[in-house]
Amino acid sequence: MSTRERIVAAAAQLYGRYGYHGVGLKQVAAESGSPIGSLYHFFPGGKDELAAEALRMSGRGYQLLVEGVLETAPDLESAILACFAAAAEVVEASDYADACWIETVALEVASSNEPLRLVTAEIFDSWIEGLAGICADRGGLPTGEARALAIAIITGLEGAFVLSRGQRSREPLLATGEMLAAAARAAMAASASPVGAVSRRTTTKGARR
Amino acid sequence: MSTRERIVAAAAQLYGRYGYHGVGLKQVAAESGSPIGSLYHFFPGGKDELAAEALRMSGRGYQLLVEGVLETAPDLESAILACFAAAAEVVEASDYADACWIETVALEVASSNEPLRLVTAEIFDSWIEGLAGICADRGGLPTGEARALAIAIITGLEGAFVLSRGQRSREPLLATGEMLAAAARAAMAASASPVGAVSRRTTTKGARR
DNA sequence: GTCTATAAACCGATAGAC
DNA sequence: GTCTATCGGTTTATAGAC
Repeated sequence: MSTRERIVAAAAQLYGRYGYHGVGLKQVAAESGSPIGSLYHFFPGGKDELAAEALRMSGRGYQLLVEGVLETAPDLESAILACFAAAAEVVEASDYADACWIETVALEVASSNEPLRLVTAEIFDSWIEGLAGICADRGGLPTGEARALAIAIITGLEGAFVLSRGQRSREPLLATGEMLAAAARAAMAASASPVGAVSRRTTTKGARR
Repeated sequence: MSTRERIVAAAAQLYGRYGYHGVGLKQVAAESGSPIGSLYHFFPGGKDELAAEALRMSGRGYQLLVEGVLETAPDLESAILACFAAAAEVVEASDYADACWIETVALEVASSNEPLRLVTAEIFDSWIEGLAGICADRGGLPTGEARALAIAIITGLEGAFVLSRGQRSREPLLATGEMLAAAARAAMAASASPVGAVSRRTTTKGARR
């Protein structure tokens, strides 16, 4: 692994555990085994440029991870359950230190660092589009419903990571996965019987932006 | 409002917008209109003690707010929709600056500040117990299902706040609310017809801790 | 209780030798 | 590309006058 790659990897791990403002560049340099001068050699823009690169790298990684699990399971409902169960195992295995750190930095920069906020917004957009496609394909859902389910899966994962790390428990991830699997089942049932049915169908049509 | 109360209120607002490590005590003192000496007079434990008090105060406030909305609506399903819709309005009204800041600090301290992590864990516990009671009462759900739904509502709100602030959009909150309302409807239907029914019932029994 | 001054450590960033 | 030394600013926290 090159020096540059080691710096980005160290930044991703440290920002994930302690937050963007909780980690200094000297700490990133030390953890990556390189002097502070090398850090500024590869990232002349300093802390912001390094964080932007680390965010984009990790954002792609998380997306591939989740999409891989969702596409492996036999059906959409069990895919959602598998996704949250797998996340619970990974988080517990790190002793509740490593979950998805994009959200930590996203919250820290949302109101104070517009360039980095835009980076997180693009990552979320990419996640939503990717998952919506999978939900539409595998669940046979119309575009609007597929997008809403994709968003709910992402927000459910992110929110469950918060409670899971705070409480040092897998329960938030398992309970959220269970409820979202039920929501997916209901959406698929409603989509399969488009006419009568008991359940009314609501969409977020026009709510975007 | 007393000096002490002004300090706690200023800390809550600033930590919420910029994070725990993103705000200095001098900034809190300045925002509250009091000198740094008064801050240490009321909070000899320094930054941690101030944050613990602000967290507990805001934690109670958010709980009362959500429970109030959930208990006002005519039924559990529309209560969930109303809750997420109201949250979307509030967040948008603050120009996506103020949502629920407990999660921001919870993520920052989860792996670095055990006393504060415990404070956030207790807040989450209190939220879960409060909402689970409401879900059980208003939805007629068995204990395990009510608890899982309560957790999913909380994780859904928290996760949607992340995407909403990052993307500066109400959509994540509205889409998540729509899916959780569907999940609640499905859980209530399954609970009403306890014998046959199409849907299998899964619980997180034994998964706690 | 209120307020100022300051200590000691750390921050992001830069300069410049090698 | 690598590495050290350092600048100016900010951090948490304390001391002490009023």
